[in-house]
Amino acid sequence: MGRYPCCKVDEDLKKGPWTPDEDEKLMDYITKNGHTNWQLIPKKAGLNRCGKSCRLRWTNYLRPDIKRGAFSIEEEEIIINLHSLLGNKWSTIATHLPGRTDNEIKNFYNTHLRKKLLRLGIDPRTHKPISDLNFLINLSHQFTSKHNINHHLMNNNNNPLAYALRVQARVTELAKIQQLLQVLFAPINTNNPLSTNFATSSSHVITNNVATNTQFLDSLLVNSCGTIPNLDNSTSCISNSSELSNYQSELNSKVDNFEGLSNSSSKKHLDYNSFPSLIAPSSPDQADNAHVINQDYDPNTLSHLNHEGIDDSFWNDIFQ
DNA sequence: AAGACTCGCAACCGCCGAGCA
DNA sequence: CTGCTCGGCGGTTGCGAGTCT
Repeated sequence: MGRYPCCKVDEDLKKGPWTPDEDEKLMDYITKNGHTNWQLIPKKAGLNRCGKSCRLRWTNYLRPDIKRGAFSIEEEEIIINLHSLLGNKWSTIATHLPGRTDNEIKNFYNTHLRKKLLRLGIDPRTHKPISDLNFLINLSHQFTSKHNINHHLMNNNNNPLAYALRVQARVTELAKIQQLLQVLFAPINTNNPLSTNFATSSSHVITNNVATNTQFLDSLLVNSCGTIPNLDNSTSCISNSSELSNYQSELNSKVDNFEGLSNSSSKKHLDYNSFPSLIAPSSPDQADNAHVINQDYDPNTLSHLNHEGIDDSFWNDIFQ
């Protein structure tokens, strides 16, 4: 069974936007006669359109029960929740939103909700936290873009550019630390391909690795404290692994403030507790040349941290 | 002021499955 | 069972409006 055109190509049927006159003809006909056979409707209604075009015009625009206007917060939440469960089943999602068409929901999701989820660090396809640091780097770009420095920020900081640069520095700093975390904790992440070599390790070896890695991480953070700029004019500095979560929360808070989503109940935060495959740009400029670390883990050496595309300066920034 | 660029959305395209002869 | 038709669906396109430079 192949594909059959809904309309004969030699009929020279009209395409493109509908005129008010066409709308009125279609509306009148369907109101009086209903729609049982879309192929017959255009001829009977006096329209030089294909039946499919008439059906779409009716279902997406002329139908009397269509709800107009912006989507409410509740509708947004329903769409996001259903999309996370159903995927791109727009027609099914539309059945839960009376008055909204699948086309309208699809357009709304692709143009608004998709961007909103991305800004929150959520993959709009999987509804899971974005698994690499491109998001963070892009986020830092957005923060430094004058178009995205909103009034809220302007009102709370006399120098938005300086603030944006501080955030960018922090994001880059976090990117480095998170890459380290991935390498260090690879053995205990069973979903991580890096852990393949450890799949057969005994539990005490893994435990020891965790302990060693945690200690190493803490010492690393302590050592790096003096090299990380005092970004917020405070005396605080990440000095141990437990403070990292606070740091992440702070970053999340800044994201929320930028987005002005303080009263959105669908607010979601980045999940920094998973350590998926990461890219390793030391600066936003390197983001395009991102490389995934995929080497065997060796707890006794940092040589595995070396990787094509990552020069010494990347690690020197941390270890100096 | 005007051309370039971006964004949102209506409409179209192409594929698929159900139903029917 | 096969082939045809139709309706439905998701992906894509193109245009107009708004914004930027």
